[in-house]
Amino acid sequence: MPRIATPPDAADTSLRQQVYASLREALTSGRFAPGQKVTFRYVAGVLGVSLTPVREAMRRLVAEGAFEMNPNRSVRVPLMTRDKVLELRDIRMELEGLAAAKAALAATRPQIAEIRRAAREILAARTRGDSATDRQKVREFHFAVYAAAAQPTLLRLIEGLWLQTGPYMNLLYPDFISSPRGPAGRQRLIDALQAGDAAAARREMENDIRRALSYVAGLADENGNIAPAIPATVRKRRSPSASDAIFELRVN
Amino acid sequence: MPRIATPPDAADTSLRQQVYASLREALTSGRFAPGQKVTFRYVAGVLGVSLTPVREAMRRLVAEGAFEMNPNRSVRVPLMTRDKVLELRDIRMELEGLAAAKAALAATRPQIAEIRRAAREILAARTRGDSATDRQKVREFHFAVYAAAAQPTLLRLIEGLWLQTGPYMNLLYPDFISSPRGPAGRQRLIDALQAGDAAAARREMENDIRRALSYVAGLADENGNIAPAIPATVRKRRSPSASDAIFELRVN
DNA sequence: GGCAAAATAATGTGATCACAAATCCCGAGG
DNA sequence: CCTCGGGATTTGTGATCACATTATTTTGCC
Repeated sequence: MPRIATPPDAADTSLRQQVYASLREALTSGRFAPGQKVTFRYVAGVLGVSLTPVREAMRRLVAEGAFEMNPNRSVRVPLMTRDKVLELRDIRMELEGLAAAKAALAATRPQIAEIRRAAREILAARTRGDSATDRQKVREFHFAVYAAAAQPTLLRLIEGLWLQTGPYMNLLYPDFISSPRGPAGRQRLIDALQAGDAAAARREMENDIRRALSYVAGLADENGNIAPAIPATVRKRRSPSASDAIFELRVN
Repeated sequence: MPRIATPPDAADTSLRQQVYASLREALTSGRFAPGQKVTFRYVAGVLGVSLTPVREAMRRLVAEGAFEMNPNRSVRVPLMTRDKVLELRDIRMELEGLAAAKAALAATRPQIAEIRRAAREILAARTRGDSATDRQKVREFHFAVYAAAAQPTLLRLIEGLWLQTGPYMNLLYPDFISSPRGPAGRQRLIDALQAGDAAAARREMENDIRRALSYVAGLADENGNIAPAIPATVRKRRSPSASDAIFELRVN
Protein backbone atom coordinates (compact mmCIF):
# COMPACT_ATOMS: atom_id res chain seq x y z
CA MET A 1 0.00 0.00 0.00
CA PRO A 2 1.75 3.16 -1.15
CA ARG A 3 1.62 6.31 0.81
CA ILE A 4 -0.66 8.75 -0.91
CA ALA A 5 -0.93 11.96 1.05
CA THR A 6 2.67 12.80 0.33
CA PRO A 7 3.60 16.42 1.04
CA PRO A 8 4.92 18.41 -1.91
CA ASP A 9 8.60 18.55 -2.61
CA ALA A 10 9.26 20.74 0.38
CA ALA A 11 12.73 19.28 0.85
CA ASP A 12 13.86 20.52 -2.55
CA THR A 13 16.29 23.31 -1.84
CA SER A 14 17.52 23.68 -5.40
CA LEU A 15 17.68 27.14 -6.90
CA ARG A 16 15.39 25.97 -9.65
CA GLN A 17 12.74 25.13 -7.10
CA GLN A 18 13.15 28.48 -5.37
CA VAL A 19 12.87 30.33 -8.66
CA TYR A 20 9.81 28.27 -9.52
CA ALA A 21 8.22 29.11 -6.18
CA SER A 22 9.03 32.80 -6.55
CA LEU A 23 7.59 33.04 -10.03
CA ARG A 24 4.55 31.06 -9.03
CA GLU A 25 3.93 33.34 -6.11
CA ALA A 26 4.39 36.41 -8.27
CA LEU A 27 1.97 35.04 -10.84
CA THR A 28 -0.78 34.07 -8.42
CA SER A 29 -0.61 37.37 -6.62
CA GLY A 30 -0.93 39.20 -9.90
CA ARG A 31 2.42 40.96 -9.91
CA PHE A 32 2.87 40.34 -13.63
CA ALA A 33 0.78 42.18 -16.15
CA PRO A 34 -1.10 39.98 -18.64
CA GLY A 35 0.73 39.93 -21.94
CA GLN A 36 3.93 41.12 -20.30
CA LYS A 37 7.09 39.69 -21.77
CA VAL A 38 9.25 38.04 -19.14
CA THR A 39 12.84 37.40 -20.15
CA PHE A 40 15.17 34.89 -18.59
CA ARG A 41 17.82 37.47 -17.89
CA TYR A 42 15.35 39.79 -16.24
CA VAL A 43 14.22 37.14 -13.79
CA ALA A 44 17.78 35.98 -13.25
CA GLY A 45 18.83 39.55 -12.51
CA VAL A 46 16.01 40.20 -10.06
CA LEU A 47 16.59 36.94 -8.23
CA GLY A 48 20.37 37.11 -8.43
CA VAL A 49 20.87 33.71 -10.00
CA SER A 50 22.21 32.51 -13.32
CA LEU A 51 20.12 31.67 -16.34
CA THR A 52 20.18 27.92 -15.78
CA PRO A 53 17.71 27.55 -12.90
CA VAL A 54 15.56 30.33 -14.34
CA ARG A 55 15.24 28.56 -17.66
CA GLU A 56 14.18 25.32 -16.06
CA ALA A 57 11.69 26.96 -13.73
CA MET A 58 10.13 29.06 -16.49
CA ARG A 59 9.91 26.13 -18.87
CA ARG A 60 8.04 24.20 -16.26
CA LEU A 61 5.63 27.08 -15.86
CA VAL A 62 5.18 27.15 -19.63
CA ALA A 63 4.37 23.46 -19.55
CA GLU A 64 1.82 24.15 -16.83
CA GLY A 65 0.22 26.94 -18.80
CA ALA A 66 1.19 29.66 -16.34
CA PHE A 67 3.40 31.24 -18.98
CA GLU A 68 3.06 30.91 -22.71
CA MET A 69 5.70 30.87 -25.40
CA ASN A 70 5.44 32.86 -28.58
CA PRO A 71 6.56 31.37 -31.88
CA ASN A 72 9.42 33.87 -31.75
CA ARG A 73 10.42 31.99 -28.58
CA SER A 74 9.77 34.73 -26.07
CA VAL A 75 7.89 33.98 -22.87
CA ARG A 76 4.83 35.99 -21.94
CA VAL A 77 2.15 36.07 -19.28
CA PRO A 78 -0.98 34.71 -20.97
CA LEU A 79 -3.92 36.99 -21.56
CA MET A 80 -7.13 35.87 -19.96
CA THR A 81 -10.23 35.80 -22.10
CA ARG A 82 -13.85 34.96 -21.50
CA ASP A 83 -13.52 31.78 -23.53
CA LYS A 84 -10.53 30.63 -21.53
CA VAL A 85 -12.27 31.32 -18.24
CA LEU A 86 -15.27 29.32 -19.37
CA GLU A 87 -13.05 26.46 -20.47
CA LEU A 88 -11.20 26.50 -17.16
CA ARG A 89 -14.53 26.70 -15.36
CA ASP A 90 -15.81 23.52 -16.98
CA ILE A 91 -12.54 21.65 -16.43
CA ARG A 92 -12.34 22.72 -12.82
CA MET A 93 -15.95 21.72 -12.23
CA GLU A 94 -15.13 18.23 -13.44
CA LEU A 95 -11.86 17.72 -11.61
CA GLU A 96 -12.62 19.51 -8.38
CA GLY A 97 -16.07 17.94 -8.35
CA LEU A 98 -14.42 14.56 -8.70
CA ALA A 99 -12.01 15.40 -5.90
CA ALA A 100 -14.88 16.43 -3.62
CA ALA A 101 -16.69 13.18 -4.39
CA LYS A 102 -13.58 11.16 -3.58
CA ALA A 103 -13.06 13.18 -0.43
CA ALA A 104 -16.56 12.29 0.74
CA LEU A 105 -15.57 8.64 0.56
CA ALA A 106 -12.08 8.93 2.00
CA ALA A 107 -11.91 11.89 4.38
CA THR A 108 -10.77 11.13 7.90
CA ARG A 109 -12.12 12.84 10.96
CA PRO A 110 -9.08 15.13 11.45
CA GLN A 111 -9.22 16.06 7.79
CA ILE A 112 -12.83 17.10 8.12
CA ALA A 113 -11.93 19.08 11.21
CA GLU A 114 -9.24 20.87 9.20
CA ILE A 115 -11.75 21.67 6.47
CA ARG A 116 -14.19 22.98 9.04
CA ARG A 117 -11.51 25.14 10.61
CA ALA A 118 -10.69 26.70 7.24
CA ALA A 119 -14.37 27.44 6.66
CA ARG A 120 -14.57 29.20 10.02
CA GLU A 121 -11.49 31.28 9.24
CA ILE A 122 -12.97 32.33 5.91
CA LEU A 123 -15.98 33.70 7.74
CA ALA A 124 -13.81 35.40 10.34
CA ALA A 125 -11.67 37.13 7.71
CA ARG A 126 -14.74 38.07 5.74
CA THR A 127 -16.49 39.76 8.65
CA ARG A 128 -13.27 41.68 9.27
CA GLY A 129 -13.23 42.74 5.64
CA ASP A 130 -9.75 41.20 5.30
CA SER A 131 -9.90 40.08 1.70
CA ALA A 132 -6.26 38.97 1.56
CA THR A 133 -6.72 36.50 4.39
CA ASP A 134 -10.10 35.61 2.97
CA ARG A 135 -8.58 34.52 -0.31
CA GLN A 136 -5.82 32.61 1.44
CA LYS A 137 -8.29 30.74 3.58
CA VAL A 138 -10.52 29.95 0.63
CA ARG A 139 -7.50 28.32 -0.95
CA GLU A 140 -6.77 26.39 2.21
CA PHE A 141 -10.38 25.25 2.41
CA HIS A 142 -10.42 23.93 -1.12
CA PHE A 143 -7.08 22.20 -0.93
CA ALA A 144 -7.95 20.67 2.42
CA VAL A 145 -10.85 19.01 0.62
CA TYR A 146 -8.67 17.93 -2.29
CA ALA A 147 -6.00 16.56 0.04
CA ALA A 148 -8.67 14.46 1.73
CA ALA A 149 -9.43 12.87 -1.65
CA ALA A 150 -5.97 11.23 -1.50
CA GLN A 151 -5.49 11.30 -5.27
CA PRO A 152 -2.01 12.63 -6.01
CA THR A 153 -2.34 12.96 -9.77
CA LEU A 154 -5.68 14.69 -9.42
CA LEU A 155 -4.20 17.07 -6.88
CA ARG A 156 -1.36 17.98 -9.20
CA LEU A 157 -3.76 18.74 -12.04
CA ILE A 158 -5.91 20.93 -9.83
CA GLU A 159 -2.88 22.87 -8.63
CA GLY A 160 -2.00 23.58 -12.23
CA LEU A 161 -5.49 24.88 -12.92
CA TRP A 162 -5.42 27.15 -9.88
CA LEU A 163 -2.14 28.55 -11.12
CA GLN A 164 -3.89 29.67 -14.28
CA THR A 165 -6.99 31.12 -12.67
CA GLY A 166 -5.21 32.44 -9.59
CA PRO A 167 -4.54 36.06 -10.59
CA TYR A 168 -8.17 36.52 -11.53
CA MET A 169 -9.80 35.29 -8.35
CA ASN A 170 -9.10 38.70 -6.83
CA LEU A 171 -11.83 39.94 -9.12
CA LEU A 172 -14.38 38.22 -6.91
CA TYR A 173 -13.74 40.85 -4.25
CA PRO A 174 -15.54 42.70 -2.92
CA ASP A 175 -18.77 42.29 -4.87
CA PHE A 176 -19.09 38.59 -5.48
CA ILE A 177 -18.14 37.32 -2.06
CA SER A 178 -20.81 39.41 -0.37
CA SER A 179 -23.32 36.84 -1.56
CA PRO A 180 -24.44 34.64 1.33
CA ARG A 181 -24.50 31.58 -0.87
CA GLY A 182 -20.80 30.94 -0.43
CA PRO A 183 -20.86 30.13 3.29
CA ALA A 184 -24.06 28.12 2.95
CA GLY A 185 -22.59 26.07 0.12
CA ARG A 186 -19.45 25.36 2.11
CA GLN A 187 -21.53 24.19 5.02
CA ARG A 188 -23.52 21.85 2.79
CA LEU A 189 -20.24 20.57 1.34
CA ILE A 190 -18.91 19.82 4.82
CA ASP A 191 -22.12 18.06 5.71
CA ALA A 192 -21.86 15.94 2.58
CA LEU A 193 -18.25 15.04 3.36
CA GLN A 194 -19.18 14.03 6.87
CA ALA A 195 -22.13 11.98 5.65
CA GLY A 196 -20.02 10.32 2.95
CA ASP A 197 -22.45 11.60 0.31
CA ALA A 198 -20.20 11.74 -2.76
CA ALA A 199 -22.89 12.99 -5.15
CA ALA A 200 -23.87 15.86 -2.87
CA ALA A 201 -20.25 16.84 -2.27
CA ARG A 202 -19.62 16.90 -5.98
CA ARG A 203 -22.71 19.00 -6.60
CA GLU A 204 -21.76 21.59 -4.01
CA MET A 205 -18.21 21.87 -5.33
CA GLU A 206 -19.40 22.18 -8.90
CA ASN A 207 -21.87 24.88 -7.98
CA ASP A 208 -19.25 26.87 -6.12
CA ILE A 209 -16.86 26.85 -9.06
CA ARG A 210 -19.58 27.50 -11.60
CA ARG A 211 -20.81 30.57 -9.76
CA ALA A 212 -17.37 32.05 -9.18
CA LEU A 213 -15.94 31.58 -12.64
CA SER A 214 -19.16 32.50 -14.42
CA TYR A 215 -18.99 35.77 -12.52
CA VAL A 216 -15.40 36.31 -13.62
CA ALA A 217 -16.34 35.52 -17.22
CA GLY A 218 -18.99 38.21 -17.00
CA LEU A 219 -16.29 40.81 -16.32
CA ALA A 220 -14.86 40.49 -19.83
CA ASP A 221 -14.82 43.58 -21.99
CA GLU A 222 -16.30 43.80 -25.48
CA ASN A 223 -13.25 42.00 -26.88
CA GLY A 224 -13.56 39.15 -24.43
CA ASN A 225 -10.49 40.19 -22.46
CA ILE A 226 -10.31 40.11 -18.69
CA ALA A 227 -7.85 42.18 -16.71
CA PRO A 228 -6.71 40.85 -13.35
CA ALA A 229 -7.05 42.80 -10.16
CA ILE A 230 -3.70 44.48 -9.62
CA PRO A 231 -2.49 44.82 -6.04
CA ALA A 232 -2.05 48.47 -5.14
CA THR A 233 1.54 48.08 -4.02
CA VAL A 234 3.87 47.60 -6.92
CA ARG A 235 7.44 47.82 -5.80
CA LYS A 236 10.72 47.76 -7.56
CA ARG A 237 13.78 46.13 -6.10
CA ARG A 238 17.20 45.04 -7.17
CA SER A 239 17.95 42.80 -4.24
CA PRO A 240 19.67 39.57 -5.16
CA SER A 241 17.66 37.63 -2.61
CA ALA A 242 15.84 34.61 -3.91
CA SER A 243 13.68 34.09 -0.87
CA ASP A 244 11.60 37.27 -1.11
CA ALA A 245 11.52 37.94 -4.79
CA ILE A 246 9.68 41.07 -5.79
CA PHE A 247 9.05 41.47 -9.47
CA GLU A 248 8.56 44.82 -11.01
CA LEU A 249 5.27 45.22 -12.79
CA ARG A 250 6.27 46.46 -16.18
CA VAL A 251 3.93 47.82 -18.77
CA ASN A 252 4.71 47.15 -22.38
CA MET B 1 25.00 19.92 -34.37
CA PRO B 2 23.41 16.48 -34.68
CA ARG B 3 19.98 16.01 -36.13
CA ILE B 4 17.50 13.78 -34.43
CA ALA B 5 14.87 11.85 -36.34
CA THR B 6 11.57 13.03 -34.96
CA PRO B 7 8.05 13.04 -36.38
CA PRO B 8 7.01 16.40 -37.86
CA ASP B 9 5.55 17.95 -34.75
CA ALA B 10 5.50 21.71 -34.73
CA ALA B 11 7.49 24.64 -35.96
CA ASP B 12 9.75 24.31 -32.92
CA THR B 13 13.03 22.99 -34.23
CA SER B 14 14.92 23.35 -30.98
CA LEU B 15 16.94 20.45 -29.74
CA ARG B 16 14.97 20.56 -26.53
CA GLN B 17 11.77 19.96 -28.45
CA GLN B 18 13.33 17.12 -30.40
CA VAL B 19 14.61 15.47 -27.24
CA TYR B 20 11.19 15.91 -25.69
CA ALA B 21 9.52 14.27 -28.67
CA SER B 22 12.02 11.41 -28.70
CA LEU B 23 11.59 10.67 -25.03
CA ARG B 24 7.85 10.95 -25.30
CA GLU B 25 7.80 8.50 -28.15
CA ALA B 26 10.07 6.10 -26.30
CA LEU B 27 7.86 6.30 -23.24
CA THR B 28 4.56 5.75 -25.00
CA SER B 29 5.91 2.82 -26.98
CA GLY B 30 7.13 1.21 -23.79
CA ARG B 31 10.84 1.27 -24.52
CA PHE B 32 11.65 2.19 -20.94
CA ALA B 33 11.22 -0.30 -18.16
CA PRO B 34 9.04 0.88 -15.24
CA GLY B 35 11.22 1.94 -12.35
CA GLN B 36 14.21 2.31 -14.64
CA LYS B 37 16.55 5.13 -13.73
CA VAL B 38 17.13 7.48 -16.66
CA THR B 39 20.13 9.75 -16.32
CA PHE B 40 20.67 12.98 -18.17
CA ARG B 41 24.04 11.90 -19.50
CA TYR B 42 22.66 8.62 -20.75
CA VAL B 43 19.96 10.30 -22.80
CA ALA B 44 22.39 12.96 -23.97
CA GLY B 45 24.80 10.25 -25.08
CA VAL B 46 22.21 8.23 -26.97
CA LEU B 47 20.84 11.30 -28.72
CA GLY B 48 24.20 12.92 -29.27
CA VAL B 49 23.36 16.23 -27.65
CA SER B 50 24.62 18.06 -24.60
CA LEU B 51 23.01 18.00 -21.18
CA THR B 52 21.23 21.31 -21.57
CA PRO B 53 18.36 20.35 -23.89
CA VAL B 54 18.06 16.96 -22.19
CA ARG B 55 17.62 18.55 -18.79
CA GLU B 56 14.88 20.84 -19.99
CA ALA B 57 13.03 18.12 -21.88
CA MET B 58 13.20 15.69 -18.98
CA ARG B 59 12.11 18.28 -16.47
CA ARG B 60 9.07 18.97 -18.55
CA LEU B 61 8.27 15.29 -18.62
CA VAL B 62 8.65 15.19 -14.86
CA ALA B 63 6.21 18.08 -14.58
CA GLU B 64 3.80 16.15 -16.78
CA GLY B 65 4.12 13.02 -14.69
CA ALA B 66 5.74 10.96 -17.43
CA PHE B 67 8.90 10.72 -15.35
CA GLU B 68 9.16 11.06 -11.62
CA MET B 69 11.92 12.49 -9.51
CA ASN B 70 13.20 10.80 -6.41
CA PRO B 71 14.07 12.89 -3.33
CA ASN B 72 17.69 12.00 -4.09
CA ARG B 73 17.17 13.89 -7.34
CA SER B 74 17.35 11.02 -9.77
CA VAL B 75 14.79 10.63 -12.53
CA ARG B 76 12.92 7.36 -12.97
CA VAL B 77 10.15 5.89 -15.05
CA PRO B 78 7.15 5.70 -12.71
CA LEU B 79 5.83 2.33 -11.65
CA MET B 80 2.23 1.72 -12.55
CA THR B 81 0.00 0.45 -9.83
CA ARG B 82 -3.63 -0.54 -9.64
CA ASP B 83 -4.42 2.52 -7.53
CA LYS B 84 -2.80 4.82 -10.05
CA VAL B 85 -4.64 3.24 -12.96
CA LEU B 86 -7.92 3.65 -11.15
CA GLU B 87 -7.13 7.28 -10.37
CA LEU B 88 -6.20 7.94 -13.98
CA ARG B 89 -9.33 6.12 -15.09
CA ASP B 90 -11.58 8.39 -13.08
CA ILE B 91 -9.75 11.54 -14.17
CA ARG B 92 -9.81 10.50 -17.81
CA MET B 93 -13.50 9.67 -17.62
CA GLU B 94 -14.19 13.19 -16.40
CA LEU B 95 -11.98 15.08 -18.83
CA GLU B 96 -12.46 12.98 -21.93
CA GLY B 97 -16.17 12.73 -21.18
CA LEU B 98 -16.25 16.53 -21.00
CA ALA B 99 -14.37 16.76 -24.28
CA ALA B 100 -16.81 14.40 -25.96
CA ALA B 101 -19.73 16.44 -24.68
CA LYS B 102 -18.17 19.64 -26.00
CA ALA B 103 -17.42 17.95 -29.29
CA ALA B 104 -21.08 17.02 -29.67
CA LEU B 105 -21.92 20.71 -29.51
CA ALA B 106 -19.08 22.02 -31.66
CA ALA B 107 -18.03 19.36 -34.17
CA THR B 108 -18.13 20.38 -37.80
CA ARG B 109 -19.12 18.08 -40.60
CA PRO B 110 -15.55 17.47 -41.83
CA GLN B 111 -14.45 16.77 -38.26
CA ILE B 112 -17.14 14.13 -37.89
CA ALA B 113 -16.07 12.65 -41.21
CA GLU B 114 -12.52 12.44 -39.88
CA ILE B 115 -13.73 10.70 -36.74
CA ARG B 116 -15.75 8.26 -38.83
CA ARG B 117 -12.74 7.53 -41.01
CA ALA B 118 -10.61 6.73 -37.96
CA ALA B 119 -13.30 4.38 -36.67
CA ARG B 120 -13.33 2.55 -40.01
CA GLU B 121 -9.56 2.22 -39.97
CA ILE B 122 -9.65 0.76 -36.48
CA LEU B 123 -11.97 -1.96 -37.73
CA ALA B 124 -9.84 -2.57 -40.80
CA ALA B 125 -6.68 -2.96 -38.74
CA ARG B 126 -8.46 -5.13 -36.24
CA THR B 127 -9.76 -7.58 -38.82
CA ARG B 128 -6.22 -7.81 -40.18
CA GLY B 129 -4.95 -8.51 -36.68
CA ASP B 130 -2.61 -5.50 -36.99
CA SER B 131 -2.53 -4.40 -33.39
CA ALA B 132 0.10 -1.71 -33.91
CA THR B 133 -2.02 0.12 -36.47
CA ASP B 134 -5.06 -0.62 -34.35
CA ARG B 135 -3.59 1.24 -31.39
CA GLN B 136 -2.47 4.10 -33.57
CA LYS B 137 -5.92 4.49 -35.07
CA VAL B 138 -7.60 4.29 -31.69
CA ARG B 139 -5.45 7.22 -30.68
CA GLU B 140 -6.37 9.11 -33.82
CA PHE B 141 -10.04 8.42 -33.24
CA HIS B 142 -9.97 9.73 -29.70
CA PHE B 143 -7.96 12.82 -30.48
CA ALA B 144 -10.10 13.59 -33.49
CA VAL B 145 -13.00 13.79 -31.07
CA TYR B 146 -11.04 15.92 -28.61
CA ALA B 147 -9.87 18.24 -31.35
CA ALA B 148 -13.49 18.76 -32.35
CA ALA B 149 -14.20 19.99 -28.83
CA ALA B 150 -12.01 23.04 -29.59
CA GLN B 151 -10.81 23.41 -26.01
CA PRO B 152 -7.05 23.93 -26.06
CA THR B 153 -6.41 23.67 -22.33
CA LEU B 154 -8.53 20.55 -22.07
CA LEU B 155 -6.65 19.01 -24.97
CA ARG B 156 -3.32 19.67 -23.32
CA LEU B 157 -4.45 18.02 -20.11
CA ILE B 158 -5.73 14.96 -21.95
CA GLU B 159 -2.45 14.61 -23.82
CA GLY B 160 -0.64 14.58 -20.50
CA LEU B 161 -2.90 11.84 -19.20
CA TRP B 162 -2.39 9.71 -22.30
CA LEU B 163 1.33 10.08 -21.81
CA GLN B 164 0.99 8.43 -18.44
CA THR B 165 -1.32 5.60 -19.46
CA GLY B 166 0.20 5.12 -22.91
CA PRO B 167 2.68 2.31 -22.25
CA TYR B 168 -0.03 0.24 -20.62
CA MET B 169 -2.65 0.39 -23.34
CA ASN B 170 -0.76 -2.35 -25.15
CA LEU B 171 -2.06 -4.62 -22.42
CA LEU B 172 -5.49 -4.41 -23.98
CA TYR B 173 -4.25 -6.56 -26.84
CA PRO B 174 -5.21 -9.10 -27.87
CA ASP B 175 -7.77 -10.17 -25.31
CA PHE B 176 -9.66 -7.03 -24.43
CA ILE B 177 -10.16 -5.64 -27.90
CA SER B 178 -11.82 -8.83 -29.12
CA SER B 179 -14.93 -7.66 -27.29
CA PRO B 180 -17.53 -6.42 -29.79
CA ARG B 181 -18.55 -3.62 -27.45
CA GLY B 182 -15.77 -1.36 -28.61
CA PRO B 183 -16.95 -0.88 -32.20
CA ALA B 184 -20.57 -0.58 -31.11
CA GLY B 185 -19.68 2.06 -28.55
CA ARG B 186 -17.71 4.07 -31.09
CA GLN B 187 -20.68 3.96 -33.45
CA ARG B 188 -23.00 5.22 -30.75
CA LEU B 189 -20.48 7.95 -29.95
CA ILE B 190 -20.40 9.05 -33.56
CA ASP B 191 -24.18 9.05 -33.70
CA ALA B 192 -24.30 11.21 -30.58
CA LEU B 193 -21.78 13.65 -32.03
CA GLN B 194 -23.78 13.92 -35.23
CA ALA B 195 -27.02 14.40 -33.32
CA GLY B 196 -25.43 17.00 -31.05
CA ASP B 197 -26.37 14.89 -28.03
CA ALA B 198 -23.76 15.97 -25.50
CA ALA B 199 -24.99 13.74 -22.68
CA ALA B 200 -24.95 10.63 -24.85
CA ALA B 201 -21.52 11.43 -26.22
CA ARG B 202 -20.18 11.87 -22.72
CA ARG B 203 -21.73 8.61 -21.59
CA GLU B 204 -20.22 6.62 -24.45
CA MET B 205 -16.78 8.10 -23.90
CA GLU B 206 -16.92 7.46 -20.18
CA ASN B 207 -17.98 3.87 -20.73
CA ASP B 208 -15.16 3.27 -23.18
CA ILE B 209 -12.53 4.56 -20.78
CA ARG B 210 -14.04 2.84 -17.78
CA ARG B 211 -14.04 -0.54 -19.50
CA ALA B 212 -10.50 -0.27 -20.84
CA LEU B 213 -8.79 1.00 -17.71
CA SER B 214 -10.77 -1.23 -15.37
CA TYR B 215 -9.47 -4.13 -17.42
CA VAL B 216 -5.91 -2.87 -17.10
CA ALA B 217 -6.35 -2.42 -13.35
CA GLY B 218 -7.41 -6.05 -13.17
CA LEU B 219 -4.02 -7.10 -14.51
CA ALA B 220 -2.24 -5.98 -11.36
CA ASP B 221 -0.30 -8.55 -9.41
CA GLU B 222 -0.80 -9.26 -5.71
CA ASN B 223 1.27 -6.18 -4.85
CA GLY B 224 -0.82 -3.94 -7.05
CA ASN B 225 1.91 -3.49 -9.64
CA ILE B 226 1.27 -3.56 -13.36
CA ALA B 227 3.95 -4.33 -15.91
CA PRO B 228 3.62 -2.79 -19.36
CA ALA B 229 3.58 -4.85 -22.50
CA ILE B 230 7.12 -4.75 -23.85
CA PRO B 231 7.56 -4.63 -27.60
CA ALA B 232 9.56 -7.66 -28.64
CA THR B 233 11.73 -5.71 -31.06
CA VAL B 234 14.04 -3.03 -29.80
CA ARG B 235 16.61 -3.95 -27.26
CA LYS B 236 19.85 -3.00 -28.91
CA ARG B 237 21.73 0.23 -28.58
CA ARG B 238 23.75 1.34 -31.53
CA SER B 239 26.76 3.59 -31.48
CA PRO B 240 27.21 6.02 -28.61
CA SER B 241 26.27 8.82 -30.98
CA ALA B 242 23.18 7.24 -32.48
CA SER B 243 21.36 9.65 -34.68
CA ASP B 244 17.87 8.51 -33.83
CA ALA B 245 16.00 7.94 -30.65
CA ILE B 246 16.43 4.29 -29.83
CA PHE B 247 16.74 3.75 -26.11
CA GLU B 248 18.12 0.63 -24.69
CA LEU B 249 15.76 -1.15 -22.37
CA ARG B 250 17.78 -1.56 -19.24
CA VAL B 251 16.78 -3.65 -16.31
CA ASN B 252 17.93 -2.57 -12.91
C1' DG C 1 11.28 65.14 -42.39
C1' DG C 2 10.19 60.28 -43.64
C1' DC C 3 11.68 55.81 -44.05
C1' DA C 4 14.32 51.94 -45.13
C1' DA C 5 18.73 49.79 -44.35
C1' DA C 6 22.56 49.05 -41.53
C1' DA C 7 24.44 48.77 -36.98
C1' DT C 8 23.87 47.65 -32.36
C1' DA C 9 21.75 45.52 -28.47
C1' DA C 10 18.94 42.05 -26.40
C1' DT C 11 17.60 37.41 -26.00
C1' DG C 12 17.05 32.35 -26.35
C1' DT C 13 19.77 28.19 -27.19
C1' DG C 14 23.16 24.82 -26.59
C1' DA C 15 27.78 23.36 -24.98
C1' DT C 16 31.09 23.09 -21.43
C1' DC C 17 33.07 23.37 -16.91
C1' DA C 18 33.40 23.11 -11.76
C1' DC C 19 31.62 21.24 -7.83
C1' DA C 20 29.05 18.76 -4.30
C1' DA C 21 26.08 15.10 -3.35
C1' DA C 22 24.78 10.56 -4.33
C1' DT C 23 26.08 6.07 -5.89
C1' DC C 24 28.95 2.33 -6.79
C1' DC C 25 32.77 -0.77 -5.93
C1' DC C 26 35.74 -3.55 -3.50
C1' DG C 27 38.14 -5.39 0.15
C1' DA C 28 38.63 -5.99 5.31
C1' DG C 29 36.60 -8.06 9.09
C1' DG C 30 33.06 -10.95 11.15
C1' DC D 1 29.03 -16.00 2.77
C1' DC D 2 27.59 -11.45 4.53
C1' DT D 3 28.15 -6.67 6.32
C1' DC D 4 30.29 -2.42 6.46
C1' DG D 5 33.43 1.41 5.42
C1' DG D 6 35.98 4.37 2.54
C1' DG D 7 37.75 5.75 -1.75
C1' DA D 8 36.62 6.15 -6.76
C1' DT D 9 33.08 7.09 -9.95
C1' DT D 10 28.80 8.74 -11.44
C1' DT D 11 25.35 12.23 -11.57
C1' DG D 12 22.60 16.45 -10.86
C1' DT D 13 23.21 21.43 -10.32
C1' DG D 14 24.47 25.97 -11.37
C1' DA D 15 27.47 29.25 -13.77
C1' DT D 16 29.54 30.84 -17.87
C1' DC D 17 30.59 31.20 -22.63
C1' DA D 18 29.73 31.28 -27.73
C1' DC D 19 26.55 31.86 -31.17
C1' DA D 20 22.34 32.58 -34.01
C1' DT D 21 18.15 34.96 -34.11
C1' DT D 22 15.18 38.63 -32.98
C1' DA D 23 14.42 43.33 -31.45
C1' DT D 24 15.78 48.04 -31.17
C1' DT D 25 18.29 52.03 -32.38
C1' DT D 26 20.96 54.68 -35.38
C1' DT D 27 22.31 56.13 -39.76
C1' DG D 28 22.03 57.48 -44.52
C1' DC D 29 19.54 58.64 -48.51
C1' DC D 30 15.90 60.95 -50.96
